[in-house]
Amino acid sequence: MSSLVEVARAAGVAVSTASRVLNGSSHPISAATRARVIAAAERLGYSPSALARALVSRSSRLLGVLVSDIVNPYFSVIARGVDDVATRAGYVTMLSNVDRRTATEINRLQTMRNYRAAGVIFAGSGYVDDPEAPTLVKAVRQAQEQGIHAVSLTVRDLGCPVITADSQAAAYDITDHLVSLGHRRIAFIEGPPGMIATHQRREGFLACMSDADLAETARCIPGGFDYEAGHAATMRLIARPPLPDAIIAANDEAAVGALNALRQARIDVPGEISVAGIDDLRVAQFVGLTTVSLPLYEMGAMAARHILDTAPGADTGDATTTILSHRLIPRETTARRSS
Amino acid sequence: MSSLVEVARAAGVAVSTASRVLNGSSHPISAATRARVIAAAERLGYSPSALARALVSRSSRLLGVLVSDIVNPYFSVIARGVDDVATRAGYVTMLSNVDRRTATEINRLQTMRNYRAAGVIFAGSGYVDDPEAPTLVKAVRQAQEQGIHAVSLTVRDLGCPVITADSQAAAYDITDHLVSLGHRRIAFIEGPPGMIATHQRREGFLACMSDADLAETARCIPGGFDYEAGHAATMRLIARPPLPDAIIAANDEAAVGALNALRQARIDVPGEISVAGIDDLRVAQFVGLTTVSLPLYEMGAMAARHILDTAPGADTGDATTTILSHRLIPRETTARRSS
DNA sequence: GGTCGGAGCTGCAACGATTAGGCAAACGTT
DNA sequence: AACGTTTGCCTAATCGTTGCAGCTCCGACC
Repeated sequence: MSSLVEVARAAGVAVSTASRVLNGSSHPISAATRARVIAAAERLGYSPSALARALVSRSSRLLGVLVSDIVNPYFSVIARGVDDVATRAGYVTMLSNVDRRTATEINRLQTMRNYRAAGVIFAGSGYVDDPEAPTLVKAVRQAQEQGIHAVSLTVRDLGCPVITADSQAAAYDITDHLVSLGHRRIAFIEGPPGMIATHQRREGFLACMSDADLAETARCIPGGFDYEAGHAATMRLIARPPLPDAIIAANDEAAVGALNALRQARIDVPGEISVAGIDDLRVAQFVGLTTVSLPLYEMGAMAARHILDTAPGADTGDATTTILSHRLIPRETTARRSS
Repeated sequence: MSSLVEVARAAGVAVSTASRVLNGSSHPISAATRARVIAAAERLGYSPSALARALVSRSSRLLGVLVSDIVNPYFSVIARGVDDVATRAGYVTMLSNVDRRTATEINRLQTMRNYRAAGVIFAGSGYVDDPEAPTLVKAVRQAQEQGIHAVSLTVRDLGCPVITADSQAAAYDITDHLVSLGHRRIAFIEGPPGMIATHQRREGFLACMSDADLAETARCIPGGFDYEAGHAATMRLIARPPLPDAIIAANDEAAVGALNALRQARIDVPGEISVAGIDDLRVAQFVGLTTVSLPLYEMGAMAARHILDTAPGADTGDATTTILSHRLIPRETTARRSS
């Protein structure tokens, strides 16, 4: 109900005239007609169909973002960056949670393709040696050929531009910070097995330890990106002495888990041991966690901007990788250690 | 590119045949033709236009959710509930951040109306005596007349069904818990001024205090829903002795702020003072905060289900209010007090 | 006074998909 | 050979919007 046709009829004008009034074309319209159309639209509660408009204009003004889990603050900050840019440009954000499953990612990408999204932003990290990766890459290519932009927010071979922070450098920097504070035996709690992000952060840690000639005292233990994993990993660390000088968790949430495990074991932080994370989520501020701030909001915002600014037909510039800078945030969970 | 027409041409069949193959009509199709069409669709990377389909089927399979800020875990949990149900039903979630601004809320509602969303979920709380409320209510009514369902997740006079937790009862219950632990002088850190949610939670607190004959020792101080507000309010509390026996913050994040202010002032929790929050966000678990668990995920999920299950034309059942139950979660920031 | 030009409006095709009805082959059966 | 059934074609309409081509006035200019 209340289509343009009805507005036109109510105003006693042709459909095309109503159309031109309601979205200001350059075509001249008399003030009287204009007023009549506007009044009719108002009276009927006219709502222009973005669907029909999208069909003819070949632009849906829809923007897709694929996150692992929007409840995870890492992703919600990204989503916020995306949505702010999208909204300001008159676009609407389509959100999908893919729970780190490549198959779901493929499925949701296809769906967003069906909606003729202007672009799709991949916020989640991929897996090393993912058997489904080729299928995803193919789906991305098909979408691109159709004029749908794809942007990945993590280093990942999707055949699309990457806008990201340097996870590896972030891990390197936080490690370097601990080293420069005098820590020697540093343990690294890894992310979930198989993820590219896990790999990168561990490599950053190991590279720094190696550069500092501390490769022997570097210790990597399996963990995860959540509180429970950080907690459990730290418990294991405590159970098998000697305790390291410092613990770096693969992300902030795991670091908070580590912090709590240490507190429960009555091990003083940062007196006996320093703890650091990566991401600088809001919770890091709450618990005074030393961490590395990743430009998550900017990543989302810039990805959205890239999609909206690049002409639909234009070359997506497949190979480009943009690295946004991170920043060390020293707080209270790390302290200098006199060796 | 790659419309149904092209698939049909590539397969050497009529468009209607291709259509029937690709979305299984009752019309009989030979296996050979079917295979040929599917192969052609596959080869061309055919992606059925959800836009065109929505236009003719009069169902966009789009579901809108309006949150204040997706970064706020309160809302991201709701959004997750919505998206899970939507995705399972083959719908796509449209997300918008409205930053607690009614004007933006109206604007985004109109936009989702333009996209012919099956429904729009209002997750944010409104304001008391909001001058823009009537405009919003009118917009909601127009949307409903158009067959778009609206659901509010907070008690709010939008003229649409409400699916919510009883904020006031939650506040009452957490207060009662503290009272039953022996606390007498309890301070309540309020939410942001003017919000309906703020009002409800304060009323719950006051009602319980009154019921316990503790109205005189009840103390309400202005605060907010964020860490900084909780921190600042607690600082003010500390600056003006006597310190209460317990602090209840309007939500968990403010409670964490309170916790940190107390720690900085070297006031032992729960030894000298108990602290509690409301919401049971993930951070509450991290810091061992006693709180009330609100069924946020279920609210989102149930709202989405309501929208998808109710026939587009059917009566929305405007007046109904569904209350989902909350649950007290005692943790380590509250303790019995011998008086 | 005829033509030009522009203002102001109309009508039509197109976007991509769905659906229904009518019809025509091809095929097997009797 | 007559018959029914299967299978697929074609045509037309529909959804709501847009943009283009064209039409009709009317005043102005030479």
